[in-house]
Amino acid sequence: MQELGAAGHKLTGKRRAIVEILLAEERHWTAKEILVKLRARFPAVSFDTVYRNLSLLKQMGLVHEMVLGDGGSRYKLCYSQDHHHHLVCLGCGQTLEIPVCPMQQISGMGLSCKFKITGHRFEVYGYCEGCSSP
Amino acid sequence: MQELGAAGHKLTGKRRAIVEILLAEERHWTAKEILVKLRARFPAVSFDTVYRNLSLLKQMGLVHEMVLGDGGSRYKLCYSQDHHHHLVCLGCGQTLEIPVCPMQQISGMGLSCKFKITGHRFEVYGYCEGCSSP
DNA sequence: AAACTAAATAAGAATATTTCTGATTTAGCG
DNA sequence: CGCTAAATCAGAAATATTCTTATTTAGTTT
Repeated sequence: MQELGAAGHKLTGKRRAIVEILLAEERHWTAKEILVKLRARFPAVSFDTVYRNLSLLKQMGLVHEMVLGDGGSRYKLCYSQDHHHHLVCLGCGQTLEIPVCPMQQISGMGLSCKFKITGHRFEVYGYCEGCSSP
Repeated sequence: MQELGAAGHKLTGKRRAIVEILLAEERHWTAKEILVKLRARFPAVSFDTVYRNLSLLKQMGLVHEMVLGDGGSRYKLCYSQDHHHHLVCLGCGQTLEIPVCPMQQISGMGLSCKFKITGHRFEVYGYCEGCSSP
């Protein structure tokens, strides 16, 4: 929470509430889920506020965004700064961290002669014990 | 092309043209790029037709869809049926196939006790020699 | 404590991508 | 040639996200 003030950002009630929501459940949230939860405390809060804050937190490296195949994204607080990937439950958003990164395997393949590699994505999808497959 | 007829699908001029466009350049296309190219031959063709045909081809396993982080997708004809991943140029859509799948590394980790794994995605992004980084 | 300023928010419009609806056309077949 | 299911069109609709302008607010200064 103090990271925000340090970087010259204001700690508004809504911003604090969004961080608290993310802190309370360590899973990947959709923007809509966050909005619904946030409206319990601030009934008139806008979607824009959710996205603006998620964007700020993402930019600061405090939030991880996972882009799903259906056009939506999920967001999760991410204090462990070391690089990792996720296994995500498509039902509830619960995640497991995967300590392996496939780029280690890739780096020896000489792909970088032909391409300037700027990023990668590795995500595993499934359903946790509580959420049965649809 | 004959796969379509065999499965009881009609080979319309527009469908044929879409496949020909994909055949002509072996890269990942955006839906809009395909539409523009298609309109050179059929000026009044609709977006719907592009998406409908891509969806059909994807469902038949003839086309690979790559969902990008910016909310859009790219599509590529995909005759090599063996499982692989891609390195994609974010400028022009040119791709390199990556024969490695990180799931091989993952399968020994015992994640499947906790999750029923239904899918995964591994994509590497970059810029090819022709497209310099923005 | 009042004033100030840059940051944050509200409200709703705008954008982009993709899907749907209902009417019309067409490919392939008998 | 005529039939029928599949494909297409035109435009509306759904979805997710971003932008615009005016207003409010947190943190600082006086």
